[in-house]
Amino acid sequence: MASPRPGSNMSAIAAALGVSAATVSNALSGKGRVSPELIEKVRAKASELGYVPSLTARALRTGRTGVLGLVLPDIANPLFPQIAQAIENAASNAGYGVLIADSRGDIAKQTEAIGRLLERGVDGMVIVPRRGTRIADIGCPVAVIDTPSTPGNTVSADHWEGGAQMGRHLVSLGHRKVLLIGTSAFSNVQNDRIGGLKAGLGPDVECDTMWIEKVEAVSGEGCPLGLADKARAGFTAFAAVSDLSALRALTELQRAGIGVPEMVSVAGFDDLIWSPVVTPALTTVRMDMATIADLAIAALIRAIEEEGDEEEALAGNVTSETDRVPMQLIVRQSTGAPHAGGAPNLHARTPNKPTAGEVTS
Amino acid sequence: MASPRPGSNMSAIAAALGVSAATVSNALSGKGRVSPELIEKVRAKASELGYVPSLTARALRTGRTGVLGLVLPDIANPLFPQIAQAIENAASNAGYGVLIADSRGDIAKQTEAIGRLLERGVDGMVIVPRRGTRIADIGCPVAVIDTPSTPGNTVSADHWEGGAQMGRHLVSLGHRKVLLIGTSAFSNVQNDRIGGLKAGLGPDVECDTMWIEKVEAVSGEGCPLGLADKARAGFTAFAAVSDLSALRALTELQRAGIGVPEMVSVAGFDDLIWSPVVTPALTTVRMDMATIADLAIAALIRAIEEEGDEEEALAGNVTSETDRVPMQLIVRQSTGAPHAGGAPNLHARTPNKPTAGEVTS
DNA sequence: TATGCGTGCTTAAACGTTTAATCAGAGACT
DNA sequence: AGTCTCTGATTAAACGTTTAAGCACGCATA
Repeated sequence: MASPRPGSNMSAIAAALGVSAATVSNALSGKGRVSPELIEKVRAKASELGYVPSLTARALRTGRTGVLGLVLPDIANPLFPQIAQAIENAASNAGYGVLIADSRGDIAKQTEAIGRLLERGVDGMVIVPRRGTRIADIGCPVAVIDTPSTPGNTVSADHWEGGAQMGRHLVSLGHRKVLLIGTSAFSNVQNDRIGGLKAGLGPDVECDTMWIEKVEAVSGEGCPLGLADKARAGFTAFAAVSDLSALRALTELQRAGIGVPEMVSVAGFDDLIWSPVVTPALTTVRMDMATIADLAIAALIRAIEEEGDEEEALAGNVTSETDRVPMQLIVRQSTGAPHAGGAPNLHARTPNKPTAGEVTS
Repeated sequence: MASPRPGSNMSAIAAALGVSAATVSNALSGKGRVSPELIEKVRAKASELGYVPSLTARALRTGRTGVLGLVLPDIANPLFPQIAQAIENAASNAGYGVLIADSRGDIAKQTEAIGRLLERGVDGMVIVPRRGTRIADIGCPVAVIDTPSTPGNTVSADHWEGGAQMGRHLVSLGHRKVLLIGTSAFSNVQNDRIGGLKAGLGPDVECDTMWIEKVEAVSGEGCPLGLADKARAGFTAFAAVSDLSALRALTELQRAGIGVPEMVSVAGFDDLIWSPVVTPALTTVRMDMATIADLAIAALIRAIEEEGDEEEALAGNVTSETDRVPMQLIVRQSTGAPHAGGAPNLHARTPNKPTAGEVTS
C-alpha cells in the first residue's frame, strides 16, 4: 500500500466538499490562493477521513522522496548504534526517513551500497567513509562525517582536540611515559586523535604508538598485546584511541595482575556502551553525536533545497561548512596518578569493593 | 531526483526504438507478449541509455514500495549492529530497501516510529519488540523477532536451548554453584535463557539469579554487583545472560583480584564485538543472525505477496512459521574447571602471557 | 462605462510506471 | 472462402499528488 489503510486521498476530500482536488492540495500545503474558511473545512474533513498523504505520489510529482541514505563503513562497528540513532533522530525531526546501507567491508561494496540508495531515489546521503576512502561525486548531495582533516569532510567531532584534552588530563595526573594504542594507521580519525594526544602530552612526555593491526598481522587476531611487558618497561598510562582497544588493554593488564588505576592508567575514546559499567569504569572522550548529526542533516537539507532552486548550484559534496564539534572528556576510575615507586608491583590489591562515583569534566 | 541522473525513462527507450512505452515495460518485465528479438533490442537500448527504472513511479502504480521497515527497541543496544547488518543484507538480497526507526525507549515512541514507517508506505516491517511489548495489528505484514515463547513471534534464536547448552557446558566443567545474571526480569529473551540455563545445569546444581536492574534500583547505575562476595560465598561460575553483563562481571572480579577462569568462570551471551578480544576471551553463546534475518525476510515477503494475491488473506502478524534457530556455544578462555580448594584465594596469579587459542564447539 | 486587477477557485497536464483492453495481421482449420 | 485463434504489438487509463495556467467575478480606478 503506497498510502496506508483507507482509500482516503485528496479526491475523496475534494468530492466530500464539492471542490476540486487541486484546491485541497493548495489548502493543505498553504501554497495557492484559498479562502481561510475553506482551508479550515478541508483540514477538518481531512482529519475526519483520516487522510494520510501518499508520499509516493508526492515523490513522483516533486522528484523528492523525503528519504536520506545512511552509508556506514562497517555496520558491525560498535560506534554504529550511536551514529545511527543520532542520524535517525535528526532526520526524522526534519521529516526525513533514513534508508540504511552497509558497506560490509570492502570499497566495492561501499560503491554498490551507494548505488542501491541512488536507485531508490534518496534525496541525499550521509556517509561515514571507510578508512581512507575518498567519496567521489555521486550526483546527489552528500554529507561526510569523518574528521576535519579529511578532505571533503562536512562535519565531525574535533578528534584532534579530543586527543589533546586526554593528553592534558594524563600529563596533569603526572604521567611521563605513555603508550598510545590505535588499531589502524590508515584511519584519519585515529591519526588525528593520536596527533592531539601527542600535542596534549607535550614535549616532556615520552610516548610510543602501537598499531594493533600490525601486531595482529604477526601474532594473529585477538593475540595478547604484551602490555604487561610495557608496564614493566616503565609505561604508566595506556591511551587507546577507541574504548574497544582500551577495554582490551584493561582486561589484559588486570589479568596480568597489574592494578588499574593504581599501577597504570587506561583510557579510551567514544564512551561506548560498556565504558561506564566495567570495573574500573573507563575514562574516555565522547563525541557529541547528536550535534554532529543535527549539523550533518541540516547541511544536507540545505544542499538538497539549493539543488532544487539553482539547479546545478554546487554539484558535489557539502563541503561548505566543515564544522568541528568539540569532544568531551569524561574522567572515570581507570585513570589516576602513576605508581609512585619504580617498576610496578605485579600483584593487584584486593579491595572489597571498587570505588564508585563518576566525575565528568 | 526520483530517478537518478539522466532523463532516461521508458518513453525515451520507446521513442528511440519506435515502439510504445508499454511494450518497453513488457519487454523488461517479461510479462506481456513481446517478440524475443524486440526484447533483446529493448534491453540493449536500455543499458545504452543507462536506464534506471523509477522505483517511485513503480511504487505509485503497484502500491508496493519495495521498502521494509526495521523497528528496534533501542538502537543503542550493542546487539543492534548484528541485527541491522543481517537484516539489511537479507533484505537487499531480496531486492528490498530497509528504513530504520528507533523506538528510543518508551512504548509511545515505538508506536510513533511504526506510524512513520507506515506513512512512508513500507511493504512490511521487521520488529524487534521492546521488553514485554505485544505488537498490535498494524495493518501491514510484520515479522517479529523476539523469542519462541513470545506470542506472535515469527522467528528467533532458540534462547532456551542456548541457555541449556551453556548450562551443560558449566556442569560438565564441574560447577555446582552458579550465579545467573540478567538485567531485566521482564525480558522474555532473558527469561528464556535463564530457564534454559537452569534446565541445562540440572537439579544437582545450586543456582541463584541476580537481576541487575533491581540491584541498580537500590545502589545506583553502574554500581558494583558485589560478585567478590558471591565468589567467597562459594559461587564458582557466573553465567550472564548478555556479554555486556558478563564483561561487567569479569572486570569486577578481576579488579577484586579473583582470577578468571582459574578461580571462577564467567560466561555470557551474544558474542558481542569485544568478547573475543578481552582477556580472558569470553565464553559465550551466539545467535545465528544471518539465518534469523533470512527467515524473517522470507516470511515477510511471502506475507506481502499473499496480501497482494488473496487480499485480506492473513491480516496480522506473520505467525505461521515461528521458527527457532539454534544457537552456538563458543568456548573461550573465561570458563574452566572450578577452583579445587574451598574458598578461593583472592590473589590472582600473574602470568606473563594469558593463554591464547580459541575453541569452538 | 470601460479597463484593470486581485481573489478564489477550477482545469488540465505532468511525474514514470503498470496493466487491462483492444486491434491488426497471419496462419490453420472447416 | 469464411471463421477462429494465436501473436505481437498499441492505446488508454490509472496510481495520488503538485502546479502552471486559466477563468469568472467583484471592486476600484480612470
